[in-house]
Amino acid sequence: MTIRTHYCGELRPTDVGSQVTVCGWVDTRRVHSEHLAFIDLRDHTGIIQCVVDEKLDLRSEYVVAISGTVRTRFKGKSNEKLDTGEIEIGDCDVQVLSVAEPPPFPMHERTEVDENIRLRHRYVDLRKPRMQKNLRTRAKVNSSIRASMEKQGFIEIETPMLIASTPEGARDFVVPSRLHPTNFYALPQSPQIFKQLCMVGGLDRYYQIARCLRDEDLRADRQFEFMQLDMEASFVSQEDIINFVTEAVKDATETVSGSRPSDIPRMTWLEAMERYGSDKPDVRFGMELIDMTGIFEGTEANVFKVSCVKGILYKGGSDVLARNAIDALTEKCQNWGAKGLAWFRVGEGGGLEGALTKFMSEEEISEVQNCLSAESGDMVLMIADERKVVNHVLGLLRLEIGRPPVHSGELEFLWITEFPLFGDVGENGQPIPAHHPFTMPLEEDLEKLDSAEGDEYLAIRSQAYDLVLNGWELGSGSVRIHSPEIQSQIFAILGIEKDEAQEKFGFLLDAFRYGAPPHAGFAFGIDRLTAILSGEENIREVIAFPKTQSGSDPLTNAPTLLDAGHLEELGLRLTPPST
RNA sequence: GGUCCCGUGGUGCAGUUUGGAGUGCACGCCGCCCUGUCAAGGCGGAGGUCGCGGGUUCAAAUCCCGUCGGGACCGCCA
Repeated sequence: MTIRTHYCGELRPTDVGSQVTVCGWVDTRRVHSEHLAFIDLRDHTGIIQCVVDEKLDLRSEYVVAISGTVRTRFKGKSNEKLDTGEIEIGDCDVQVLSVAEPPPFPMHERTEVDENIRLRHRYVDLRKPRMQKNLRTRAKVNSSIRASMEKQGFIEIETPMLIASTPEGARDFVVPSRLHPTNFYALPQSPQIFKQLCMVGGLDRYYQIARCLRDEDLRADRQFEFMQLDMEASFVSQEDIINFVTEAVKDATETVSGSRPSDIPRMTWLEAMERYGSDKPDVRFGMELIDMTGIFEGTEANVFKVSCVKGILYKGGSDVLARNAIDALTEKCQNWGAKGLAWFRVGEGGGLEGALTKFMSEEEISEVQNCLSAESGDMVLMIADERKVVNHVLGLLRLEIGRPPVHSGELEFLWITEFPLFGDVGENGQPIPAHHPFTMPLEEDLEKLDSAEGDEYLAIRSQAYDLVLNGWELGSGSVRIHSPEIQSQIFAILGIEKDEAQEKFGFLLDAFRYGAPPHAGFAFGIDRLTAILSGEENIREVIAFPKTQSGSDPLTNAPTLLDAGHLEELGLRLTPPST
């Protein structure tokens, strides 16, 4: 076997004169005749030109070992595009290690290839510099996070993949039990309960780069399986957790990008919802939501006779948005839950123009324009509805119109704090937890727990916090309840009976009876962080073998049917899907 | 559960609005020529179930219905 002496991309003019052996795949070939051919040999470090002066049948993607002498290229023949462009390998002895069929798609990266085809031949796709770079970036993120957590006193602990299903949260993936027919394991949505048990177990500071699985619909930033930095610490506050995570994220970012992010600003959940209509605001651009409810008190215009009116200013939008584009936006707003979209152009003279102006007073028109500082050529887009709907729809509209690609510009990390304890109030008047039922309320809101009724519950804040990057939710965490009294009270408010609580979370509640330290934790998505640090819009680009949006794998054809014997052994019988 | 975009030789696209012979472009592939190229160049050639099924029509890549696959999003993701 030929022994490799150098990587292709690492040869430099200082190596001139050396006898070397490089190994890799044949990239581009420039064959002049049987007397002269230039072979670009590629490995994960880059490309080196090899000069071959005999008749050789070398095709694209053949795997070869080339031994020869490093030499300076002829005068004026160097290639500035390559790091190895001043040199080449001559007097080549070429050993073909594997022949290859022509690749199923171009190996150069000038054209985007259909996702299905890329994934079916992922082993070829992975050879491209883009995927090589991304997966190596991912490895750097992983290792720097490990180093950062250990530097901060955390120890890595593995938790099981086959666990009990819990009813709360995302849909579980389940695994049938052969030894316990009719019983199923669940795959973990996160190691949430185990890490809290680790705290009761006195492990003090736990971390894990954990695989999590959720059977929910896939998106650009969501796969069935994803990796999180999962962590939990005892005897700490929200402030400590934010500092731990900030340090880890900064360390990882610095390792990848070479520059350390500055301090991460904070915003309360309420402020984020009001200014950006989102709990993961993309603060790289403006177009903030402006409250105009006051302007329309006592209005004659029926569309504005609602509890909340807000608008955004689309600078220069009047020239960009033709009538059919506005109609398309209106339709989107309706799909998102609004009744419609109120829109105005700012005309040459500086006045609002639009179908709704005839129902509005002069004063209303001028106040709308003034509060947005709208100028000629701008577009005013407004939603009128309940506050929750207005913020939601206007937040989505803002992204639709103004959002830059997720990786462009600066890295805008942002902490969102003071999440509400309850996300909604059910029809029976009982609140529904926003995070999970072990989330600690904010100290100053504790007494509201006693007196609140109905929608008042929604104003109770919690010690839950999210980390956001360029409009993507990187992760979330909370201070956990360790007091049995508060936990009982929360269960009571949620309408969870003692028996039910014992059934659902019994082992955790049992554990807490044996001496639980105050603890808090966090988890953030490594795929998402890596994607943004890699300049990618989609986490599939930083995952070696991802699934398609429909959850299948074109490479292995997963998911597949099981044969009858296999099902029999597991005690399973299939029913045809209802149509 | 829903909305939208895409599907045409191996790859990426144009052609679809306004139906008229599988027409075109670029890359790749095969063969020949070529001793300094680097997205090499020149000449020649092969390669097609226009995703699939049905309908309308004298005639469908093109219009209609359904379906499959890929992508983006809403819901969902405590």
